[in-house]
Amino acid sequence: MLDCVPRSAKGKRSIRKKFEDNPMHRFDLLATVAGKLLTEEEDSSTLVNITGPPNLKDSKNVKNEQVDVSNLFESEDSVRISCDDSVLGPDHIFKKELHPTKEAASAPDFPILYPNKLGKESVLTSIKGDGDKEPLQITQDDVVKIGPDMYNAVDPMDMDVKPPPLVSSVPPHEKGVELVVDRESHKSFSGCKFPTIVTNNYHRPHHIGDHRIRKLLASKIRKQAPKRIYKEELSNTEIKSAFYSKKVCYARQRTRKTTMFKRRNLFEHCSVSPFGRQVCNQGTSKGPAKGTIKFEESDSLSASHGASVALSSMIVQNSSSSQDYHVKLNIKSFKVPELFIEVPETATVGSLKRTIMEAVTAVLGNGLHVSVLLQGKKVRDDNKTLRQAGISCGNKLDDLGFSLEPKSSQAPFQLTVRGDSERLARIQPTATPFRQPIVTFSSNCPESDHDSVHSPTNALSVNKTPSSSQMLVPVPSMDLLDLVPRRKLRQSELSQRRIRRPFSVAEVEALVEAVEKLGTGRWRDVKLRAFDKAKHRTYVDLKDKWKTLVHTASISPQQRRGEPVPQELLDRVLSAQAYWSQ
DNA sequence: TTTAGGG
DNA sequence: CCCTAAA
Repeated sequence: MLDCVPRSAKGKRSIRKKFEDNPMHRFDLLATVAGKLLTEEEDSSTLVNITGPPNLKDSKNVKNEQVDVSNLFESEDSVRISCDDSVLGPDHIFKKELHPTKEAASAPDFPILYPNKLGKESVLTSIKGDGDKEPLQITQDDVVKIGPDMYNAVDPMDMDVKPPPLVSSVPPHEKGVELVVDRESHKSFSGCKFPTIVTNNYHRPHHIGDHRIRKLLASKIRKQAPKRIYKEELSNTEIKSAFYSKKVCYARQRTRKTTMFKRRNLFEHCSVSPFGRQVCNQGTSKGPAKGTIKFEESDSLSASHGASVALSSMIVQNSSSSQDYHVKLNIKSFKVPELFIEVPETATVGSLKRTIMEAVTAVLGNGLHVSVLLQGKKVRDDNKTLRQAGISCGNKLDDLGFSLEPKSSQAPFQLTVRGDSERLARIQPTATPFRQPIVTFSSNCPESDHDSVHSPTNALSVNKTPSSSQMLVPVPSMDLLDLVPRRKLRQSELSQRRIRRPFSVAEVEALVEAVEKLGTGRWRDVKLRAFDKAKHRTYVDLKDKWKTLVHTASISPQQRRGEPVPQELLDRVLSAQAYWSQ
């Protein structure tokens, strides 16, 4: 069954596919977000969420650049991809949900529609199985709209709760087809011109409809595949790759930047000098005042000019089913460029952590360029299979390596972060970073013990390799957070500022309505009443929003920013505020 | 955990 | 949005 759901004029659109009666064995997923659509507002970024509990959970911020998200999910649960519409508007929301059944007979297929900002161009995605080759025609009936009422203010990104049932019908022969949504058809989406279906070869990448689609990844889904949480949240750089049991998982994501917001904040107190350095406007002039603590990495690798080192190991496994050899690979650690950190004694441990995070994030903020090296030579043909490239059993896997180079080649920089004590912490790479790719590969080293790393210094010096004999576990390739012990990793994650998600008018309306009835002191109730399904809106958020609404309503329209809130609503805000203030 | 406010 | 003191 295929459920397509368009929304009202200003609503979200999505196409959902249910697999209850359409066994899935494997599927491809490709999501592309045209970053240029996000350039309007500096502060904003688009969040691409991919969630597929318990297999995948991820989110990325992207901006000014097209982003390619390809993932492989295991079957059991639903999977979805959504795009934050905080900047692009609702039309940018896209998502996908899969509800594959346990038994995977043949490759399933599902269409994903990516409405874009103006509906001028649609992004094509295709998922096809290797079953029926008969083209599937999607009719208008396959598209249904999701009301703009946001369904109780549910954020489109939040698919914990499914939108109201969408009804549609799809020919029974939909199996093994590819849905193509071309620009034109999408442009007239509301006009109901529909996608055409084209059959295609399973593993072949499709570049239909939109050249922005970079890659189509395929993978097998095993019903018994161990569930893994694949998560990468290092704000900026996001590259993941993992290969695990009976499954090859590719995740390719190019995110220009993550914490744009955070970085902005970071730079707020700095200016760029003619020399390309970030100079702090305040505080720095005081220089390394007494009481400053300095950390300087002394690892031998420091000499590598801030290069990153990834240690990994790989083994090849022959799956029971034939010619399917799976390469397992584990990048145990990832080294960041040498950093010089200077923080006042009065800074808190928390601020130090953040400072380090900011530094690392800034260094790798523009992403990494990954190269695969075999026996020292770069494997340039991306289309080669691992086997063709010689990365398979029988080869000297010890010679496999990865080159991780920061994409940006910004000049040396210096970041300043406000310390908790009002003094500033300074971070700066001590060498010209990202010049040479540093990659190391090793498969015969002692198992690393992350938990033994406790000090920041050591944290940046992790340099151990896994044993080739150990069972490799899927690990985010270059998760910088892996540099620190688990517990700290959690901390870091928690300290990540949430992405900004402006309230839509619909949400404001829901909030106003709830407050009018419940008052301004029962935010939990307001949350339950109007935003129960919007997981990303906490009662604190609602309280904060109300605060800003009251403020907004108090100032002149010229002073207001962001999406304009109808005066009618603002009036209600003021009256409600006045009423409940008594 | 929720509320209430400052940052 | 974040952070937290208070309740």
